[in-house]
Amino acid sequence: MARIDRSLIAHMDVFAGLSPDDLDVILERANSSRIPKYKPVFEQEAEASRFFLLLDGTVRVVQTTKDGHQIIARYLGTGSIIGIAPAIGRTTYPASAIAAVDCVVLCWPMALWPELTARFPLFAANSYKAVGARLQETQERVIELSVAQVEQRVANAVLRLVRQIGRKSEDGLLIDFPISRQDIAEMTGTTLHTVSRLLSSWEDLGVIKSGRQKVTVTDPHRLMLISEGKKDG
Amino acid sequence: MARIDRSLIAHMDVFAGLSPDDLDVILERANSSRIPKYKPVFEQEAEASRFFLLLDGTVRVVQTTKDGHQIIARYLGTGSIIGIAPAIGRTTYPASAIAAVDCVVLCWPMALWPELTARFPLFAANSYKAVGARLQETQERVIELSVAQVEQRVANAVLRLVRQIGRKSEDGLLIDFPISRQDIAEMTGTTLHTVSRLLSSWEDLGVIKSGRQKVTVTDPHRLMLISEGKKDG
DNA sequence: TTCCAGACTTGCGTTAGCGCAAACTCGGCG
DNA sequence: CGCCGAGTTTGCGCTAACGCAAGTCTGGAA
Repeated sequence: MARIDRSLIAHMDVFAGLSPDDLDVILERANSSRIPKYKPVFEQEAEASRFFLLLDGTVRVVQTTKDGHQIIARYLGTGSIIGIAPAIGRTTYPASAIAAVDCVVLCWPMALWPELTARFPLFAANSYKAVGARLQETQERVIELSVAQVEQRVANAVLRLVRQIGRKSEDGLLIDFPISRQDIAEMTGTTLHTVSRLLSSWEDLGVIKSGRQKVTVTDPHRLMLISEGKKDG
Repeated sequence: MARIDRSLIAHMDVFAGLSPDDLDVILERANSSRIPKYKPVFEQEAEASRFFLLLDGTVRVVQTTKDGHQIIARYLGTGSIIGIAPAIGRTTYPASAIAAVDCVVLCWPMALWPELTARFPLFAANSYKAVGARLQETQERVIELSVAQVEQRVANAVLRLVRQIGRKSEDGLLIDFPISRQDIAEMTGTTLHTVSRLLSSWEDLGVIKSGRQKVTVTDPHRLMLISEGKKDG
C-alpha cells in the first residue's frame, strides 16, 4: 500500500474522524488490487479471509439460492467497505461480490478485523454504521416488495441506481455501468420479460432511453411519479 | 434497577463476556418497566430518547408506510435489545415496537448509548452483532419475497414463529401470543384472505390447528415440505 | 345471559404478471 | 464483412392471488 492517493481515501466514510496517523497504521496493513470487470471480489459461502474497501468502481452483491435463483442484494460504489462478515457474526461470506466494472480495492486479512476495530473504535463505528444503513435499505426493500406493484418497484430500482451511480449524459441521467434487464429483474423480484415490457412502455412515454445493457433516464420526475403509483401526470 | 433478577440478565446475549462489575455499572443506570399487552414500547418517527432490553415477553416491530400500509418487520423475544436507533445512524425510531403480550423491559436514556458503547466494547459488539443478525434475516426475507410463492412464504413465517417463540402444547407447537391472520399477512406481504384460505387448507390436511388469534402446528415436518414448495409428501 | 364487535371464512369475478415461445437486434469475433 | 450468440422484444394463454362482498363464529363486555 504505497502508491494509492491518500487524500481521496482519507475522505471516505469508513475513515471519518480518524487522525492521519491512525489512517497510516490502517493503510499500511492493506494491499491494493485491481478486480477486472465481471470478476468476483469474493464468493458466497467461501471462508471470509479478507475484507475490502472499494477504492474505485462498482460491485454487484449477489445471493444465489439453493434452487438456483439469483438475487441482487445491492450495488456498492466507491468508498464502500465490503466483505466484513464478522460484523454480522459470520465466518463465511453471505453473498458474492462481483465487479460491475473494472474496480480497485484495498484488502486486509480478516485476522486484522478484531485488531483494527478494537484499536480504532471510530473505524469500527463507521463500519457498523454501514451495516446499519444496509439494514435500513433492506428493510425498505421488504416493504416495497410487500406492498408495491412491479412497475413501481422497477421504477424505484432504476431511480436508486441513477441516484447512486448515475452520470449526466447528453440525453439525461445514464446508469454508469452495464446493466441488463435480467439484472433489474433480480433487483426487483420480477422477470426480465416484465422489465423489458416496462422499459419499452416508458420509452414510448419518453421517460427513458434504453439499449443493450444501458438505461438513461430522460424524465426523472415522471419516473418518480410512476414509482409512486401515479401513472399519469 | 434493584429488584430484577440478575442471573437471568447476565446470560443474555448483549451482555455476553462482560464481567459482573461491568454488568453492574450498566444495570444500575437502567430503569425497568412493565409494558402492558398492545401498548407501544416506542413509536415510529418519535425522537429516539431511550433504548431497551426486553427482559420478558414478545414485541412486534411494525413499520407504517405513508399510504397506510403496515408491515411487521419482525417479532423479538426475551433478551433482545431494541430501539438502538444510533446504531443504524438514526435519531428517530424507524419503526414502532408494540408489546404482543405483557412485557418487562429495561430502559436507558439514549444519551448513555455513546458512553456505554465506548466504555464497554463487548456490549457494543454484541449490540452490533444483533443488528448484523437482523440484516441477514431481512435479506433472507427479501429473497423469499422475490422468489417464493405466497403459500411457501406463509408456511415459512409460521415455522419461524414457532421456532422463535413456540411452546409445546398437547396438540403440537403453539405460537405463544395472540396472532391474527392479518398479522401473518403483514409478515408475508399478502392479504388476510389468502392467509385464511391457506390456514384452512392446512387444517384440512391436518398440518395445523388454528382458531381466533391462535395457531398450533401439529405436523411441522409436513409444513416444512410445504415451505419448500413440495406440496405433497 | 345476551349482545356485539372484531376475527375469521368463503365464494366469485378480475387481473397483474408469469412462463413459454418465437422473432429480432446488434456488437464483436473470426 | 458476415456470422453468432447474448441480450432483448413481444404476443399469447394461464393462473396465483387479490379485492369485494356476504356471510359465520366467538370471546368478552354489559
